[in-house]
Amino acid sequence: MMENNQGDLANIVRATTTVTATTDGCSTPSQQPEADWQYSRNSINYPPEYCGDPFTYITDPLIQTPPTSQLVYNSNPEEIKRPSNIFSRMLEISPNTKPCESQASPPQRGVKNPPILVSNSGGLISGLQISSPRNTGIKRRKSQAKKVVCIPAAAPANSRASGEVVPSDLWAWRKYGQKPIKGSPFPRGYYRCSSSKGCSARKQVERSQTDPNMLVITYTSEHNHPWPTQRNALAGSTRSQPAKNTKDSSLISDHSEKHAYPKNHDHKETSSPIGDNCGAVKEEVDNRFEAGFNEGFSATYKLALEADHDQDSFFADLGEIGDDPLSLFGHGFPPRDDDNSHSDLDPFNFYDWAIGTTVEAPATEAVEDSGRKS
DNA sequence: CGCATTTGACCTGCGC
DNA sequence: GCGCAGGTCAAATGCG
Repeated sequence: MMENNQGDLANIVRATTTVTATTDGCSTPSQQPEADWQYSRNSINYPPEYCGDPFTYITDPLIQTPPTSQLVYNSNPEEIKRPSNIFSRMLEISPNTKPCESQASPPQRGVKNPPILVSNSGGLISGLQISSPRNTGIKRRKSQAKKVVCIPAAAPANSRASGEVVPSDLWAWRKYGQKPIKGSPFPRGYYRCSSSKGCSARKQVERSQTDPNMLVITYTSEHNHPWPTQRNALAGSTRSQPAKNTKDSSLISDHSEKHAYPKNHDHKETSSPIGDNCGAVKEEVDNRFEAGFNEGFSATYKLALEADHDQDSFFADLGEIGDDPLSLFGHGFPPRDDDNSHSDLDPFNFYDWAIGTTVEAPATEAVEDSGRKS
């Protein structure tokens, strides 16, 4: 559904554009002038094949200078240029700081801060482990690499009918469980990547205990597949949250991260402390893990940027977005004049999903997760 | 009909 | 070793 598509991305954008503005981190998101989130036209060079956490390489126009010379993975002329990362505003929780997550869930027994697997320099350390037969892809708890992100959850436009906020990244996620967390009034939702059957990427979504307006999203494991070549490479992911949303649905849930455009890889964890207070993030993320995010967004940005002739309308739309800058993904990228250009520039049909259209799931490689059950 | 979500049960990690 | 709590499974259910 359109609302979902827009809503999902919108949440992310909003989160990234508003959170850092606050000094108290996880506090309620503040409204930022549109100018704040506007990305510069400086682009980041991305490896075309890169996939993983899309947020990784996006630079924050407000806190970073144009990354013209950084994050260059290769000199390939075909590499995708990406605009500054507005998503960087997502707060990363640093082990050394008071992460939103900790706020959401007080230190619990048996649950320690995950090991920092990577350094800011981008060193990669695999945090994945295989444990029980039941959980073949990931070792539970501790040793598992994670990336925690705090984002504002309040986003009526992006909320489900039930009021549930559904932030999304560019991957398709399927909810497979929800559990009440001790010490937290809000349950935690468990999602796994649905873009590929064999993908072990997972994420947990919960509201911050201290600030219900904030969502704490913990990414674990990594995607082992490329971004879907078609918007809906995620079979079934097209369905948005059921209207019913039982019980706690009003709490977290961001399932629906449909429309993800990963690219591939094997991410590992990296860390890059950013935010100061609450906003902090935990780092344990793998650069590549994050790259996936960037990949998807970058494509979108690129499209928007390239459509110079649409720039006016593009920003005009932003005006409409108002307090919901995230919605730019849905409105901000007007389709180009020639449809063909879409396929060239938007292999993932960003335009399509951006406007809420549904795409048929492509024949995905059936990589069955042998690890999991029969 | 196919797929996503819900939800209770089960499994496993971790602290004591 | 025990118990608690987190994490995952899988049947049931609902929606498109």
